[in-house]
Amino acid sequence: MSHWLDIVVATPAHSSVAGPLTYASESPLAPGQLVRVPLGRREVLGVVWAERDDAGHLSAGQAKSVAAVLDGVDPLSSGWRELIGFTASYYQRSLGEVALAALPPQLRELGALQLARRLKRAAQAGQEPAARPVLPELSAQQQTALLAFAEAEKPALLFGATGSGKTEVYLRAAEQVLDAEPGAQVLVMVPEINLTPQLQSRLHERFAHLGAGRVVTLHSNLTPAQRLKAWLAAHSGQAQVVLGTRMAVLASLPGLRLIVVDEEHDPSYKQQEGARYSARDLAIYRARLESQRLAGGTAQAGGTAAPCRVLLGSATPSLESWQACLKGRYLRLDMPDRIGAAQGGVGPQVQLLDMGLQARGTVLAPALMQAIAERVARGEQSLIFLNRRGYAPVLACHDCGWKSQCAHCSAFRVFHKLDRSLRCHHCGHAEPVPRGCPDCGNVDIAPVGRGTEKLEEHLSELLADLRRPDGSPVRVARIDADSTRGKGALQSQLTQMHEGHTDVLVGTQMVTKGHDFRNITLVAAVNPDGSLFSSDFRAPERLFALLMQACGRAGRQASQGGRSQMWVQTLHPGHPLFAALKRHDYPGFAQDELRHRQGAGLPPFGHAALLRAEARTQEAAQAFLREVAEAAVQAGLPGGQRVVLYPAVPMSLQRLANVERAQMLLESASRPALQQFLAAWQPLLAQVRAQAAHRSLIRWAIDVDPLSI
DNA sequence: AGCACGCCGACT
DNA sequence: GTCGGCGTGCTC
Repeated sequence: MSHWLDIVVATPAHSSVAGPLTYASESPLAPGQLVRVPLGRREVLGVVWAERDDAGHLSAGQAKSVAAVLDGVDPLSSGWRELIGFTASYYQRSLGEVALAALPPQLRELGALQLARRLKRAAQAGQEPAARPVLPELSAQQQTALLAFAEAEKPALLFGATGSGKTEVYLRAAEQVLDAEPGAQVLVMVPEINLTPQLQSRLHERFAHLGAGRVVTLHSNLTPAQRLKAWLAAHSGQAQVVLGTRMAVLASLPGLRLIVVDEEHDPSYKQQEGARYSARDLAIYRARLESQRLAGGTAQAGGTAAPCRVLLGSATPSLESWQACLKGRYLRLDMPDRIGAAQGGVGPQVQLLDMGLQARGTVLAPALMQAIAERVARGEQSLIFLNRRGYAPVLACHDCGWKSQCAHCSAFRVFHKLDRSLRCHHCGHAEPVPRGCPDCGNVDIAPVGRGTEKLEEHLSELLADLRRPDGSPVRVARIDADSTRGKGALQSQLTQMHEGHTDVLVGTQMVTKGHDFRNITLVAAVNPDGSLFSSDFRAPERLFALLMQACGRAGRQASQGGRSQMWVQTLHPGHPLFAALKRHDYPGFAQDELRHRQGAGLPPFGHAALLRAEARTQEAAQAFLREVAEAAVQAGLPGGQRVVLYPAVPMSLQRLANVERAQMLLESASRPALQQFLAAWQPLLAQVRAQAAHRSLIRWAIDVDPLSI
């Protein structure tokens, strides 16, 4: 007798096969079971989603049979399937796309037999018991935070200054959860794995006593085999501590009891392609889901399992989290003091430099140069931050006005002096610098503006005559995506810095993240003004976080706290953002910003989605957007009265790699209304797409809760 | 998304 | 005479 099954396979959101497909099987299969099924001419990985009574709309012959069952892997839990279902529907993607993207890619390639072999090998890993490590003593504020966290039930936001010891709080919270229940699992999320080798080793040390293989990392830089291994360890429950990037929030974790989201404000938690989910938001949702399921399950069993908790951490929380704390939906845990600092010890002193008062064309104000020189003479280090790599952002001809426009993008190609190339940072297109102006032949083409390469060169020249305390010459170094291309290059440059070989470090925002430099007493932001009046409503929030983070790099060693300085060069010294920075006052900044957001109906007070379209011409992209907006009005979609559709406009980077991009903003005060509208809109979008008039459209996509609009 | 089929230019 | 460009269409 045949059984009918709904099976989810990797089909894209808008194809005609977006939902689960119906297959036949000789034996009954549990929902969540991994299978291999025929699809077209190939055989693909699928997940059994549900059993069904009949073949539905298919005639008996149309349904194919399941080809193989991967029975070495336990079925994925209903909780995991529910999480995937929510993610797919909330972010307007197909179930298959989300489900299969959440599984390790190698699972898709491996047959049942190969997998069985792999599993056998993994099971042989031994368990070496280790002694529990000696724990560091907790500060008073760490103890208070931990107690409050243990007693609460809602999500918690650990609002802790740089150096206040947030990591130790994460570790203790994890430990409590793991001690309370044998099979418990903890997920620790970080924005980027390559920036956190310290956290990785701390987790391994701290939880070595659990036995080998209990701590795993899960991120997209792993080799396929490593990723499969880590995923299986998490899925089987063997791994009890999973450290991962945003993708880890969708991993199968049957014993999940705690999710830590470190640097929860970081924009890299939002996936920027495919299913554009926010791992931070999903962490909140997942914990609630797991808690509900646990509560339901124990009601029958009569036990008292702890629910699944979330601990967000940041020195500059997202405004969403801050607002949730103000409203009492999250619990705020404050840790204002740096470890070892005097009570109420403040961060570095912030110096604002009014660039309007400097000579025209000044790169670094004399007062700042003076301060850097003093640091060098004392043997202390400085960190100079400029968010623009390359030598100069544009190359221009002063005779005819030619500029180094990229041939494929609406952007300028950046001049890189080291290899004398013009490179587009968007499409990657690179060419050697022309000998003369391509338009008029003038050989006098010159760089305009400055990037990290030029800043490094400039600083080396200005400081050339200076000597360090030991009489040796000054060393200026640079860290950005270009200088750290090779494997291990970043690590070796950081080591140079740590060991004191570098006096002045120039870098992009890469250098502001996570690295624990001990001897830096000066941090300077050379030109952060770009974000002040940006059309992107989140730009000030990002700038504030960046500058606070940069601040955190200065004077981490308590003895130097007193003379650490953060310099900011700006044309707008009176801007409230800088006033708040000067006071190290995130709450004040958040209050201003939230008031502004509320007035404008922006998140977290309103909800937004973007419909993006790509075509060979801007007109074709916009025409599609206009047509689907019109179709929505005509159809009177549910939720439509509460959703505002804005006119189609070119995206801020209008042309990328010869593709024209346009977008349409949707706003609503009601999240459910927006959701309802988007779900009903999807079929119309596919319909319009299929019309002959819109053949030239390359693709469209919906971005729910976009980072910038 | 894959992976087919299908109809037009530069190579052995 | 073939190899191969990517347009359009289907996958239970």
